[in-house]
Amino acid sequence: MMLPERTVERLSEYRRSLLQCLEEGKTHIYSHELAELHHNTAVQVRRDIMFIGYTSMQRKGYDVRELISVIGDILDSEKGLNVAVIGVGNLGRAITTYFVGKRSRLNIIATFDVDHNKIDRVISGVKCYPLNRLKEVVGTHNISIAIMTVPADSAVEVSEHLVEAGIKGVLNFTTIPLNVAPDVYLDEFDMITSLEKVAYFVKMTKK
Amino acid sequence: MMLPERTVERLSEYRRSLLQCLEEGKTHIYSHELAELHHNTAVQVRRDIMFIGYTSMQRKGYDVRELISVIGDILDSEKGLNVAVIGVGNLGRAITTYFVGKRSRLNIIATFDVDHNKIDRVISGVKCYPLNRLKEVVGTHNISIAIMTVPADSAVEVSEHLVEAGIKGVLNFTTIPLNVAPDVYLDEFDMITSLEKVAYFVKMTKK
DNA sequence: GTGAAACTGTGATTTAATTAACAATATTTC
DNA sequence: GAAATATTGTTAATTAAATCACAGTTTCAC
Repeated sequence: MMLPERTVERLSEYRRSLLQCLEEGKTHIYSHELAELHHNTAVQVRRDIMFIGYTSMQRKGYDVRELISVIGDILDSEKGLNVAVIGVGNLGRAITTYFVGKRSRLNIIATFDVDHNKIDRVISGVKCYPLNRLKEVVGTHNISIAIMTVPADSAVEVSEHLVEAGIKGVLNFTTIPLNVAPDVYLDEFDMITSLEKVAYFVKMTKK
Repeated sequence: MMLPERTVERLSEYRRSLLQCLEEGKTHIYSHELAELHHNTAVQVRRDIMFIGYTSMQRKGYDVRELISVIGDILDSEKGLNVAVIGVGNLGRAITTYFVGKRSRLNIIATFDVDHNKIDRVISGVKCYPLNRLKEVVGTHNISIAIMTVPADSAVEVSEHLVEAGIKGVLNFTTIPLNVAPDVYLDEFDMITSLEKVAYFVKMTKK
């Protein structure tokens, strides 16, 4: 059974708050507390947790450690998944340095670029390969997810190589909407759109 | 009347495709063509366009130039809005260099940081100010939108300063969910969550 | 140990977003 | 110029997501 997208997002967010709680020595947490940390309601939290089949000790709130583990069982792949960043510009570097070491089951293990000055350089312990070795490296390192941060004008071409190389999930940060094979999961994030959306709602609430 | 969030997002995306069309000399476009460029359906496109009250010459598709202008009337503020980037790390730099010059009605006109090595430096024509001058600079330059790319541990504090300084829209790239005053529009984007979501759906479709 | 209070879990309802269905209209074909 | 075709605009139906309402527990106060 596949969870709703929004629920998956929220679970990921809950988990991070929960890890934080653990560090602070908090062993139990109420639905309304978790809700407060994430701009949403206690009912929503309970519903999300219900989806993953976890039940608390009533009246004591959820056991933080247990809940983290249950969310892990849902979200994480048993053996972890390997990730590559395609395009080592400012954004690619930001993402790479940002991620490394943050999630044990989701490792960035390669970056790719066409620029000879970048190839073979190491950023936060991750080596940069030439883009034309994509298929080979994806194969040998068993990479299944790609984060695309290439310039707009090469986005389409690169995405085709990714699919061909056997990538199963793409997180697209370019402003070009991509088309991938139907068995490849695609999530797109467009900064211009996000900013224009904020601008629209700012404009509208001013009135 | 306020448009649905998703519609606003799609309109922003359509506009960019339309601008592209214009460059290529295409004067009219059918709903199904626009749909194809954005992983969605012709009906969805027509509904979105219906929302903004534009009607085409039937059977010829939408007039590209006119549609761009109508979308502009909806999304843009007449005088434009000024934007600041808070936190000049890798991500802040990426966003700044990326945006400058891209949208005429939405200008990044300042960045802020606490690091003395960054203060007074100019990136893509945008000057970096010390964070303690936030309120002053926001006032004098009439900045209404902030893009937050500061480290997680200072996120909450900085967001409070933003609200106090009179910011009306926040685009939060930190992994800390923020609480802002109810009249401030907040959009959050969390890379870890995005990546974990991709990983979840990759894992699930493998099975 | 009884009643009040504090939470959770979930069926029922509501709201938001998408999709289906099709009438209306313009264009082309013959 | 009538019939066939392609496309839009919109009402209605469907689906997905969020919220309400409340019964069921456990705990606490006395």
